[in-house]
Amino acid sequence: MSSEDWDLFAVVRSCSSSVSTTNSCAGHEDNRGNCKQEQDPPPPPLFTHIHGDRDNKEPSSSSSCNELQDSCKPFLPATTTTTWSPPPLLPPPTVSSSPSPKILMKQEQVLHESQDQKPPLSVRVFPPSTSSSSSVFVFRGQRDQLLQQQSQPPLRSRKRKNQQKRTICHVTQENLSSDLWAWRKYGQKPIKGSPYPRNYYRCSSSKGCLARKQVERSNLDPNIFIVTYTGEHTHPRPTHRNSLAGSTRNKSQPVNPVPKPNNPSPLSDTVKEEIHLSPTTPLKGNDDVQATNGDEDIISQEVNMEEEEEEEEEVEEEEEDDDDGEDDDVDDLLIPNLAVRDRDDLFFAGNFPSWSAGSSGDGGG
DNA sequence: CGTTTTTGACCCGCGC
DNA sequence: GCGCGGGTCAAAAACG
Repeated sequence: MSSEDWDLFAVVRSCSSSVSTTNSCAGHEDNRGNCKQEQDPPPPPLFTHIHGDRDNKEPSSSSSCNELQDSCKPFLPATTTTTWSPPPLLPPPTVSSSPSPKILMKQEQVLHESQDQKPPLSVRVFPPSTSSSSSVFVFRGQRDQLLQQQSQPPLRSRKRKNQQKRTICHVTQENLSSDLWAWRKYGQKPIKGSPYPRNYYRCSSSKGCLARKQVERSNLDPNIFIVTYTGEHTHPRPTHRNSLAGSTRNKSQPVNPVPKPNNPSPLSDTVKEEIHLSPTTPLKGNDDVQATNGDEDIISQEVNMEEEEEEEEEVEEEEEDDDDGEDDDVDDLLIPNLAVRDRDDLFFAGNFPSWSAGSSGDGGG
C-alpha cells in the first residue's frame, strides 16, 4: 500500500513540532532522559516525540523517552532517506487532497480494536515522501515500570493499561525488524476482536531489562504492525545488532514443528522476522532495508492508553502544544520506516490456521 | 551448549 | 462478586 493510502495529512499537523522534540530525544542517550532540551534543527521527521503523559510526570520518565526512542531509532533510516520536510503541521483534515482518507480511518480503527475499541486519541500521519509502504510510529514515554522496579519488588509488572505507559508504533513489515534491541519472545496471545494474535517480546539484551514490546498485526491493514513498547531499557542501547542471539532461528522458517491446529506458525514467522531480523539477525540483506528507503510514509498515531476516554480533540490540540513544550516526559516518537522485507506477510495475509482469538496461549486463562 | 521459540496455564486488572 | 480478557511465567522443544 502506498503511503498515499494513509491520509497522512490528516494528522500531520503536529508532526513538525514533534519532530524537533524527537530529534533531541533521539540524540539523547542519557538515562536521565532530557529529551526535550535539544532542539536542534529537526532533521527529517524520523522521530517524532510527543509527550503525552501528563499523569506521570516524573524525572525518570525522560529515560523512558530515550529508551523508547532508542528502540525506535533503529527504525529510522540511518541513511536518512526521508527528506520530505514535515509539512507545516497544518490542519490535516483538509487533507481532502489526500488520496485516501479512508486509510486514516483504518488506522484509527486499528487502534480502536487494539485498544478495546477505544478511539485513538490522535492520529498523525506524515506525508509520503515517495510512496509505497508506509510505517507509522508512535511512541509514548512511560516509566511506571521503572518506578515499580525501584519502589517495589518486581512481583509482576501487571500495571494495567491505565497506569502503564506505553509507546505505540505503527510500522510496516519492513520496519518491524529494524530494531537494534534484542527482543525475545515470551508469549503470544490471541486478541479479541483481532484476527491476529499479539506477540510479547522482552528485551534480551540485558537480563534485568524491563523493556517489553508487543507486536500485533493490524487486522485492518495487514501490512501494518502495531508495535507497543513498554518499560524501559536498563542498559545502553546496542550500537548494532546484538550478537547475543547466537542461536536465533531466523532463517529457519519451519519453526513450527508442531503443526498444532491452532499453531499460528505464520505469526511466528513474522515475529521472527521482526525480532530476529532486528537485533539479532543480520538482516539477511540490507538490501531489503534499503529497499524501503524509497517508500517512506510515516504515520504516527498517538494513543493514550491512560486518557483514551478523555478526549480526542483535546489530544490533538495538546499535541500541538506539546510539541513545543514537551515538558513532561512522555513522548511519542515518529520514526520512518526501515525496511526489512519478510514473508510474514504471506502468513499474516491470511494463512492463519485458526487465530480466531482463541488459539494460542492460554486463551485468556 | 546456549539461546530462543512455542505453548499451556496462571495471575490479575477491569468492566458489568 | 463474577467473568472476561490481557499479560506473564514456566516447561519443553528447536535451532545454530
